[in-house]
Amino acid sequence: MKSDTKAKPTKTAKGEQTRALILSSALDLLGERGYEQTTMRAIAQKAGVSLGNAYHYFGSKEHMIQAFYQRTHEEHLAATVPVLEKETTLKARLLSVLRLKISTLEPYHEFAGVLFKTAADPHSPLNPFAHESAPTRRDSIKLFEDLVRDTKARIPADLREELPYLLWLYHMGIILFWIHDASAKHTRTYRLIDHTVDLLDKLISLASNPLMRPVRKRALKMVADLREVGLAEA
Amino acid sequence: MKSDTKAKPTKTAKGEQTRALILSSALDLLGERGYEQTTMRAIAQKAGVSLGNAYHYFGSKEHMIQAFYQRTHEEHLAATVPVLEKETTLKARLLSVLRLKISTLEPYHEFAGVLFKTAADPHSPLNPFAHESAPTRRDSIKLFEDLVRDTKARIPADLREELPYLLWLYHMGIILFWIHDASAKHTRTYRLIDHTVDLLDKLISLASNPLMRPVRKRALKMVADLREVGLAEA
DNA sequence: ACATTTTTCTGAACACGTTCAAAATAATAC
DNA sequence: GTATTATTTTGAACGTGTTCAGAAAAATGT
Repeated sequence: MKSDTKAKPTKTAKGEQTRALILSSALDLLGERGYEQTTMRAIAQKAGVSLGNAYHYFGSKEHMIQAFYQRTHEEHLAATVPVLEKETTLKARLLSVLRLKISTLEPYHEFAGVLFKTAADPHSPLNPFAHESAPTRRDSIKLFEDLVRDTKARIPADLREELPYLLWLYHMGIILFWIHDASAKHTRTYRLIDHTVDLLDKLISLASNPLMRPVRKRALKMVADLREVGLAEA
Repeated sequence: MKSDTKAKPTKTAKGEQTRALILSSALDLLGERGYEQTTMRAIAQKAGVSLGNAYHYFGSKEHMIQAFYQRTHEEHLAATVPVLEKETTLKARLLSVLRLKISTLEPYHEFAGVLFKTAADPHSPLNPFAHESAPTRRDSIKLFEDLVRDTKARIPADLREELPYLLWLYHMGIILFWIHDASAKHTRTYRLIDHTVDLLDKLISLASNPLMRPVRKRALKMVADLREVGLAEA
């Protein structure tokens, strides 16, 4: 609920150690029991510290989730490296990267909803649309920059520039779908990925057509203009 | 947190009255103080009933928000009627309807985030993607059915069929943007509407081109297939 | 009119996230 | 080595959403 919990720097070796202890306890419990069932008291107890101490290092329960999300992101990133080396077409890369994302997230489907739920709240520190500074978000977009950078497809420079962000946005949509996907083994989500990647590939070709230049320019200008949703300036 | 709060039918005239009393108190307080600042105890007190009694009629705090959302939806619907009578083109209608939606929601921007936050949670009873039965959602889509129905544009039948749902989805996206929009008077959101409506209009024309038939068919098939995200069957 | 069942309502209790003053400990200055 | 300051840690407290056993009141049956 509180938004601006001031920085909680670890000043000392002892502190670093305690922090790590609490975090690992939290990660364990969250993975085992999910979000609601994991209480701050349980985390503190498992870590062998007092409740108040847990709050000294992590401003809120939501902050623990952030760490969790960071972990899955790193996993996904690692799994992604060989793909970008092997595949060269945008379509193939996109397909693999997205499928990998979902399978990486798979173990946490049940409480991923909570993650997204808090992330969708503008007041939440986890909100991915807030502050450019949010390192998780930049990291996440960077993946799509790598994905686009040295692909062979003929894509006009203006589109190429905005494409990573647009793909990131698209990938957020996929995740949102997956969270709500109640089908067995999430086959629906994988089907959605297959179809939309195909469609997207066609759309990009289409948008790259010189005839589309004016429309494309306008659309991209809008995207650039509206990228920083959370910023106050008009 | 709890998902399936069983039906809370009002069995008696007295009950109906109490329920209305509680609801109006809740609506007042929510409007005045926002979500977090409005406690269930305050609602009960303002209504002159016990805390437990409030829970007898409304399964949770979230359920109160649902009522709130319902109210704004009805407001929007009413404001929409003259527009559909005056305007005949899809583009003009869409533009007005969306702008009206935002201005109707305007007074509640601050706690609309909370609404969306809980709505994004698959476990929440407010989740708009759950159960076909959800009447609010059907109502909401119906507006776009009316919007599309007797418009003059040449739109192929297959697209015309799915268009209401697609527009509803699009409108949800606009709202999500608006929630995160920190610009003064939400000028950014209005700009987004202007631009995307324009773009959408072009896209629909494009998709209506006979040459596009195969792609369109495939895309629409996918949409139809994946519409019921929340359903369990694959 | 009375008995029974159903509905409405109460107040206390629980568990949780979060806060805070202050104690314990470590780091630093002299 | 002692005093001072900074950091870490504690435990109790607060306010919250929610639950529940059962009391009060209303509806229903006979």
